[in-house]
Amino acid sequence: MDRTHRTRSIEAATSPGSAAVSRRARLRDDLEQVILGEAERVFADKGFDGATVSDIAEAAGLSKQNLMYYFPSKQALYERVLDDVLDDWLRSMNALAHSDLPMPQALRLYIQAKLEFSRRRPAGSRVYALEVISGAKQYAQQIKSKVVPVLRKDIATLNRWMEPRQVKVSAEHLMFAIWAATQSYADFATQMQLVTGRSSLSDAFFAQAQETLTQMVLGALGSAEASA
Amino acid sequence: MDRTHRTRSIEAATSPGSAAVSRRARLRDDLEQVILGEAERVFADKGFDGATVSDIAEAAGLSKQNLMYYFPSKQALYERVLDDVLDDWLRSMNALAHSDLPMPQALRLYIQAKLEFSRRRPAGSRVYALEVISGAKQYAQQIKSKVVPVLRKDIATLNRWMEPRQVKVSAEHLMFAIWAATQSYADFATQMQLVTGRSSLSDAFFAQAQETLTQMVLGALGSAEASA
DNA sequence: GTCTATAGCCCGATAGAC
DNA sequence: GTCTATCGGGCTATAGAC
Repeated sequence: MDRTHRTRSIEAATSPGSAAVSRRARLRDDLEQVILGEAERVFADKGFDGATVSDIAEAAGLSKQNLMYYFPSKQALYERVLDDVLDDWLRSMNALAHSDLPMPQALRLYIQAKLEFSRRRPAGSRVYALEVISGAKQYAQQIKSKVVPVLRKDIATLNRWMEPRQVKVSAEHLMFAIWAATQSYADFATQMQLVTGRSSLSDAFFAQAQETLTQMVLGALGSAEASA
Repeated sequence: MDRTHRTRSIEAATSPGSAAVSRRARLRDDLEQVILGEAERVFADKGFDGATVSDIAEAAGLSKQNLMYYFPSKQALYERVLDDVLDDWLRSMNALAHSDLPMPQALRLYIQAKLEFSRRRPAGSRVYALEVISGAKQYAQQIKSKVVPVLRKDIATLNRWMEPRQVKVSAEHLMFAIWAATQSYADFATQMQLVTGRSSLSDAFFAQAQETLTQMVLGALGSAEASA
């Protein structure tokens, strides 16, 4: 994903050609990453409107005025967070459409990748979920151009596998269920912790999640027995 | 659910015993319902912090000062919305634990009820989801006391059915998947509409959702063949 | 690049006339 | 119960000294 939202003008302003440039650029990049990381957490916790620039700045260890030297506006910072999360997600997912494995195995890995993303980047997942649930008013265009085509292709691929086998469940809804279930291990972690009584979610917990969800998907395809 | 958050003091102030009382009380109740309905929509669209009292008042057709005559604070209004949604949800769900049907049939009805709730009250579902995803900072206590016990019981019931049959998937994660998938038809409706290209979700769409999800659950239990 | 100061705005909530 | 008026506060964003 491109970095359109970055403050290019300021980068261009750092005197080019001097020996100090790369070092300064490095520091700037590091600081940007710190800010983006904290922004992701704060936006996930409080939503776009609930989060304040001060909150994020304090978490990143600088003043809000200083933060706004690196990012031109709260809105731009928010979009960068969403861009980075979406970018990471698209890179992490091995699309069903581009896999040359047999379908049950491809689905198994698909579920694993999505589940691992929820675990590795829960705050990012939650920021994305908050945006979509609230109607994606700020981000609908990006979703339409970057997410929807990938998902449509995956559904079509799954459908092409299912049809000759006369599987009668819907490929579309099967994919919806996979997204929803895997996503929920980031989004609803709070509620899961309350139900299980655990304060954090362990390796074993996620392994069970993966196993159960895989059995559900393969079970619906009528090949549960082939997956033990 | 009780109505602790209602402005009892004002109700008590309406001169009791007169013929006009019931009519006035009726109007008040109606107006309260209008406000609550609009509040649910606005909170779902913008979150607690993004929503303003003015937004809700305008949607309900009164001034914000007038709205705050009926609800003492934005916070109280928000909690009433969540209370009402949770109340409705608990009444709508025929808990697995209290069903005397055979398990596959009980699960089928459970999925149907949850799916119907997502369809009937999408805004309420989304307000609840936004609250949980953001860490349920305002509502954790209510979830702990009213939601978690029900879900724990359902998981235990399902587990008691699974164990003698040596089903090796996890009852806990099976239930998590059911909640997540059914909930997503309210929460991620926007994204689903973008993927399917439809502007609204039809009867047939929900029927397919129900069928597919049921097959997934029963398939994981190894009784897919018993469900046609 | 990092400060202080502040503009400009909108918010939730209250007071009080009618 | 419904108005007008307003207070006090927090917010994003900008200006300008250093």
